[in-house]
Amino acid sequence: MAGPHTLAETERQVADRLGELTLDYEAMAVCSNLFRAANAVRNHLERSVLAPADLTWTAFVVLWVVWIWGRVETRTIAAEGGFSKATLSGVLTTLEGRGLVERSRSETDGRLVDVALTPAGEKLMRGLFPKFNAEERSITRHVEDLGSAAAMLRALTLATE
Amino acid sequence: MAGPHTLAETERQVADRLGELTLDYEAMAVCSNLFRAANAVRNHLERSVLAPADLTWTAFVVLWVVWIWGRVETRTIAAEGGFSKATLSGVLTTLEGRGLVERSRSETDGRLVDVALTPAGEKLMRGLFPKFNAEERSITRHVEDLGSAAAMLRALTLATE
DNA sequence: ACCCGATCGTTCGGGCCCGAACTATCTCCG
DNA sequence: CGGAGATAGTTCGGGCCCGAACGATCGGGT
Repeated sequence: MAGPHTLAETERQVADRLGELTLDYEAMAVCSNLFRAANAVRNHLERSVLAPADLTWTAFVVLWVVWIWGRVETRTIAAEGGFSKATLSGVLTTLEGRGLVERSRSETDGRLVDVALTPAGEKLMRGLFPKFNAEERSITRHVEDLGSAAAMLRALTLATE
Repeated sequence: MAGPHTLAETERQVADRLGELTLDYEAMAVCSNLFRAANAVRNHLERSVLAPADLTWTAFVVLWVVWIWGRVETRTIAAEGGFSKATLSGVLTTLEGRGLVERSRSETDGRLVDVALTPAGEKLMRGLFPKFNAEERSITRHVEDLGSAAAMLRALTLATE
């Protein structure tokens, strides 16, 4: 997934192109590697764990949120998963069609829709998540300080708000 | 973009659901925050810098790679950008239709296609990238050690190969 | 000279993704 | 009680995204 060029080569090229402008190469390197890493890890997990279960990445995230938090409102899933409610609506329709989740209108607020896992959805997640976590463990095995790594990533997320 | 629940709350919920299984919560936290951060940063950059220029994220990445490396082969762009050649083919068609890039068949190898920026594409990137980098700088302003952050992300990328 | 396997880019089908527009519902306030 | 504004989820259109299948091209071996 990493390109054939090293970071140093890339920076040299950028300096050639924008030598007359002041750039923050360290910030560029962090952002560039952030997307490279997220993309690589996502693709890896999709191919190794999700594809055999016929699940897309977003579908898995939705199932995960609903699984962990039980009956949840649609808006919570979207916020927790980091995608728009328009996207979620389509994914929920797909998952509902496969019998993995159930939609139900809230009894206290007619605008809200609650989502819950079906027994089939629960069974799927119970079998799938240990495999997923095992891959996560493998992927992060060379990271020295997992705690500070997570903190750094949280700082990036906060900085966008 | 960060969900309404804290990481500690999430871990407690997961422990309730999978208490009988051994999980690596630190690895889970790193992966979870990786996608949260990448998603948040990407959405932020799309809205603040790319949308005004009517560019999608992937289109910008393609333009960036071609801009930095000059005339490049299609396969290089896909590898460098981290997406499939099928995706690239469609994005290149879009960019070519807008007059920002040009495709040309390689003279030495009939299978390869070279891509280069048009003058309009070059002008666009020259004006856009400083704004993009300024946002990158702002986003990473609270990260203490940018060098080790980039190294950590590279380690994640390498671990997927 | 010719085949065989590898490689490249494109196309196709299905699914995700977002902003904008829309409908339904709730809440607040007079 | 009733309207105004806010909020929730869906729909729509356009674009990205991937794996698989495909035709074209190259290179090595005979």
